[in-house]
Amino acid sequence: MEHHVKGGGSYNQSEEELMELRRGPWTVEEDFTLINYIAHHGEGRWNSLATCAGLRRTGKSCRLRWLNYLHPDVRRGNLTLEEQVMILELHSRWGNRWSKIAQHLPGRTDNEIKNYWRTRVQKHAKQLKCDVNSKQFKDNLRYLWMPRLVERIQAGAASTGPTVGTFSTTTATNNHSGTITAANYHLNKTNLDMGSSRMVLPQPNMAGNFSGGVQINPSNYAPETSCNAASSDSFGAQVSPVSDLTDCYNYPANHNNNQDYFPPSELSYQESFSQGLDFNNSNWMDGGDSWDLDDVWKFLQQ
DNA sequence: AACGAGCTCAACCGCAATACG
DNA sequence: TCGTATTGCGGTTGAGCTCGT
Repeated sequence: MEHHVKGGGSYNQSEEELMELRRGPWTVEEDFTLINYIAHHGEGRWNSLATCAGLRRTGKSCRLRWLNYLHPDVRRGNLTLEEQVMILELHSRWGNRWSKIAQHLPGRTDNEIKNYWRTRVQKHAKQLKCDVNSKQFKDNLRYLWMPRLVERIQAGAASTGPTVGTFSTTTATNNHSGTITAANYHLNKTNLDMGSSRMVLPQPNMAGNFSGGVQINPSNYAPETSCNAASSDSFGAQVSPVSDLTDCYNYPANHNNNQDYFPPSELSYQESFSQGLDFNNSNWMDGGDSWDLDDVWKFLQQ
C-alpha cells in the first residue's frame, strides 16, 4: 500500500515535489538507502538528508524511521519486567513525558513506551472503569501492579542467581566508514529482533546499577511511603521473562505451568499493606481459580 | 474455513520550541 | 529583532495481525 500526497491543477516546483512524497510503511530499499546515507554522512538536517539521499520522504519521516526503528541501538521485543516497573514509576513522576521516560530505558523509544502505556495500562484503567489519571488508578498501579512486578523480578533473580554484569545492549555493527549491506544489516537486525528473551539484556547486578535512575524496592510501593515515591539513582536489573501487567491480575488456572506464577501468599508487600487491607484473612487473590481487575478494585474500595 | 472483534505498533499529524539567516 | 526552517514531542490513526466463535 502506498500513499501519495494528492494534488490537482497546475503546480509549482515545490508542489510537484510534494506530490511525489511517499507516505506509509517504509520499504526495505528505503531503509537501506537511509541507513547507508547516515552511515556515510551522519544524522541531522533531516530535510536535506531526505533530499540528498534520494528519498521521497519528508525529513520528519526519515528522522522518525531512523530513531524509532533503524537506529542500531533500538531494542525490539517485549518490555522486561524491569522496564515495565520503570515506566510505571517514571510515569507516576512525570506523566506523559514519553521522551523523558525513554531516556531512562536504553534502547527503548518514546513511541514504544507511549504505545505500551496506551495499549496495556490504559486498557486496564478502562476495565476498572476509572480514569487513568485518577488517584484510585494510580494507587492501583503503585500498590498492586508495581509490587507484583517487583516481587517477580526479585523472585526471578533469586531463582537464577546473581550475575555480575552491567547493562548493555546488543547493537548492530554499523560500519560508519563504509557501506552497510543488506546481508550484514539483516543479520544484525535479526539479532536485535530476537527480542528481550534472546539478546543481551540487563543482568542481575548486585550493585544495582542501571543507566536509568530508579531503584526498585518493594517498600517504595507500600502505603507507608505514600504516593510520593521514594527513589534513588540506581536500578537493579536482570533478565526477566516476557510478561504483561495482565499477569498481575489474571491468576492463571494453569499456574503450575507458568514460570511467572507466584503464590499470592508470598507477596511480602501484602504484610505492610495489610494495615488497611487484610490480605491474610480475606479471599484476596485467593481461591486458586481466578481473580480479575474488578475483584481487585472492589477489594481496594473496601 | 470464514468472519468479526480486539490488539499492536509503525507512521502520521499538529503544535511548540529551537536554530538560523 | 523578525521571519522562516528545522527539530522534537505528544496525540492519534489505521493496517495488519491474533484470537475467539
